[in-house]
Amino acid sequence: MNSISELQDFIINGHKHYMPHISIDAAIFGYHDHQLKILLSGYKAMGGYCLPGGYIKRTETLDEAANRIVAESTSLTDLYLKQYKTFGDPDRIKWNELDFEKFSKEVGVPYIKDSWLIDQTISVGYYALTDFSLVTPKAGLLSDSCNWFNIDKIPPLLYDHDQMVKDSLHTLRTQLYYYPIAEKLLPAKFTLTEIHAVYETLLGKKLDIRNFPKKLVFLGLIKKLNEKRNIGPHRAPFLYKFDLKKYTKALETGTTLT
Amino acid sequence: MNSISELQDFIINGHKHYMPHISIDAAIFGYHDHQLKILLSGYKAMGGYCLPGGYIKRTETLDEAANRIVAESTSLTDLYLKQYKTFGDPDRIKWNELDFEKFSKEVGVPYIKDSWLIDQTISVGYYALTDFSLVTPKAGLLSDSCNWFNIDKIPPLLYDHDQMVKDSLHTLRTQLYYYPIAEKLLPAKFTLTEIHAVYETLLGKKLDIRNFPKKLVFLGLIKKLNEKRNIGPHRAPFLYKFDLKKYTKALETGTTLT
DNA sequence: CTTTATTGTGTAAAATTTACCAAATAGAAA
DNA sequence: TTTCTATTTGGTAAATTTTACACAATAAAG
Repeated sequence: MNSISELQDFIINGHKHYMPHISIDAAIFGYHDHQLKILLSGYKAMGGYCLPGGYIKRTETLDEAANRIVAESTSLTDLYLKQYKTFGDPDRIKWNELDFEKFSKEVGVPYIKDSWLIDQTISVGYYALTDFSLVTPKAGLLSDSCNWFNIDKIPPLLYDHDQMVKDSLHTLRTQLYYYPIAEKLLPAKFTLTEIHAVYETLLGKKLDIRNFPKKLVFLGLIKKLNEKRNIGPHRAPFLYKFDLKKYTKALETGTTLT
Repeated sequence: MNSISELQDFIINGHKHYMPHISIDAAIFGYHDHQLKILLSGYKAMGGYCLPGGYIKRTETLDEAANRIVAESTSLTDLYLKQYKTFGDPDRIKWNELDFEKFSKEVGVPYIKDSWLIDQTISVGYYALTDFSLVTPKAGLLSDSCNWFNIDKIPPLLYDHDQMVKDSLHTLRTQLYYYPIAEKLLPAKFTLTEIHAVYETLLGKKLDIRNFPKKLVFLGLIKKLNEKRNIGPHRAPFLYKFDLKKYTKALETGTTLT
């Protein structure tokens, strides 16, 4: 939790810099070595976990705001980041004057009537992807903790964030063959075994180790390099790199890459 | 244009019923007999055309608001309707005090300083689909006209609405095999030739007349009925109907239907 | 030079897509 | 009645793509 004065200023003057009624919530997925995790913020005052989120500055585009919000909890920018859906049920967040009074008391801030934070908010959902081993999660201005959770051990989340996780993961999986999603997850030069593991883990299912890379190479999404990597007492695997031009070209023409 | 008093009330008191900073813009596509059109609202005060749009009531979900907004210009509800993207560049709408003063003068409403309409708005993009021959377009509270435009004769639109048309059409086309999009465009019982024409027109390309229906039947998306239609001096074609269960099941399991 | 673990080529079988011929109508015209 | 015209469809061969899997090719340690 940040300084009380900073929080207080946000509650009183936030609407001058941020737009009310609209927030961004980010499903930040982390991959490393066959494991898929998601970043969750803990809120003591509300007694539960949420996806990291925040408001949009009046000077920012949505993508810029999402980048900033992701950076606040990961300290990383330039992750693979994509908008997937906007959530706008008026009942999705039940956050009325009473809740706000309770919240103010919990965090030790004087209660402010008619705060810009009261009232319904529509939330633009983004998902992001990174290597979780590179990230030391950081709690935000309003949250008390921030940690990686294994994708199949997610606690029940507050508000409609369970639905957000479900929708974002579904989008991530369907877009895996259309966008260079895995590109930010791997070093510039990687082996077939490495990219195979990424796809298997993100999709949550087995893929034939021999046919899978053939497909990617055939589609031109990755290119074989004339280099090998030394991996100890085994045959040295060739290195590959992404061909990002292929993705953009395929997206323009609308070609299917599955 | 509606009554001045109604418009004036909207400008002064709108924020009590609608959320500021967030709007919905709908790309309403109309199909009929091999033709694809789009519905555009004309604004004299701004000298151009836009997609029909509106604000979100504080009691509505996004889908409900989109339905209402679509109904305002088409007088129809229950069209195929889908959210595709949210647009949030702070520069996407340049609508400052000066513009608003000019607008107020044009429509003959006293100028109100600090109106809730001033300032940037984020817009949630929806697309809808209907049979344009069933629709008599209707201008809204702020617009002066509303008409169908052939999809390849769209005038340059205001703000970022050209991009919206492009994105929405792209989404419509990619989703055509995954969702029962054409279902609302055809009678409950239709011939293969009819659905073939719908797909060709919406996709903007030729599809093999013999293989195309075989695919739909094989996938189980449409079912052959034991009835024929009389079409004059030619062989009577069989009638088919959509199997909506197949779509929902395929969406659950994430199966690809292309 | 054998063993072990992993990479990666090649290929045959299975499944799917594509192209298109020709038969089956239904009524109009001869 | 018999042709003629326009359209709907069944069927099928060829082309392409996907899937399964045998086994050859390392690299280094023992």
